[in-house]
Amino acid sequence: MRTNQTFSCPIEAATSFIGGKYKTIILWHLVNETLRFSELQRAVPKATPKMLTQQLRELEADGLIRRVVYPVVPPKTEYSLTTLGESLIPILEGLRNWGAYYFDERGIPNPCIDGNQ
Amino acid sequence: MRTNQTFSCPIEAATSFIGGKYKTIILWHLVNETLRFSELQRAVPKATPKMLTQQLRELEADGLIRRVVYPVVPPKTEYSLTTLGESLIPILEGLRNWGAYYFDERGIPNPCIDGNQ
DNA sequence: CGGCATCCAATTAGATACTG
DNA sequence: CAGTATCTAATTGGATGCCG
Repeated sequence: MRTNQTFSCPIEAATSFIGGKYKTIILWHLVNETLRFSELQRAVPKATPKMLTQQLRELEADGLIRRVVYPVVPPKTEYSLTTLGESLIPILEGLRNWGAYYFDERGIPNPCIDGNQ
Repeated sequence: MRTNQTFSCPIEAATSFIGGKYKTIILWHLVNETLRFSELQRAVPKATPKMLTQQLRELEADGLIRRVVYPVVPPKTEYSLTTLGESLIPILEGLRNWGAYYFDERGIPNPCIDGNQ
C-alpha cells in the first residue's frame, strides 16, 4: 500500500484510496477502457500533467490501476484498471447516479459529453 | 449549494459533496443517529474542533445534514441527516463494504469498535 | 458545551521550462 | 508522447486562546 497509516474504520480506508482530487474521475474513465496519458489529460482537463501523474502514481501504488510502458518512439503508456480497481466500479456507478440524480432534480443539464458519461 | 462552480460530469459533482477530508466518516456516523458536536468529536477524533466545524458547515450548506441549535445553557446542538443526505447511504455502505473487504483480504482486523461500524 | 478568531507551519497545486 | 524539475502562489490545517 501507499501508506502504512492505520485507519479507524473501513470508510476511512476506502476514502484513502479514492479520496484524491481526481481519482474517482480517472477511475471512471478507465472503466472498460484502456487509455493513454494524453487521452486521460483530455478526459480530465482540469488536472495539470503534474497532478495527473501524481494521482496516477498513487492509484498504481495502491494497486487500483496498471501502468504499461511500451518502449517505442514516440513513447506510449497505457493505463487500465486492475481487478482491485474493477471492484470499485459499483461505488463509481453509485457516485455517478447520485450526481446525475442531483442534476436532474434541479433541472441542470448533465454536462457530460463523452460516451462514458 | 456551497459553490457555484460547474462540473464536467456527475462523478465530479458527487465528489464535491462528499470529497471533504472527514465528510464520509461524519455522514456515516449520522446514519440512523442524531449526534451532538461533542459526540461527533469522539466519533472522529482525528478532526480538530476547527476542522470538524468547517466540514459540518459545508455539509449543512450542501443540504446533506441538518443542524439544530437548542437555546439552553450549556449549549446543545444536534446534527442529523437530511433526506438528501440519506440518499447517500447506499454509497456510504458501498465504501464501508469495500474497506472491510480490503481488510479481510489482508487479514487485517477490522479496527472499528463502535456499533455503527 | 459548542464553538469562533487569530496566527503560523505545512502541504498542496499551478505555472513554466525542459527532456529522453 | 509522457512525463520531470523547479519555483512560487495558494490553500490547508494545527495550536492556542477566548467567549456566550
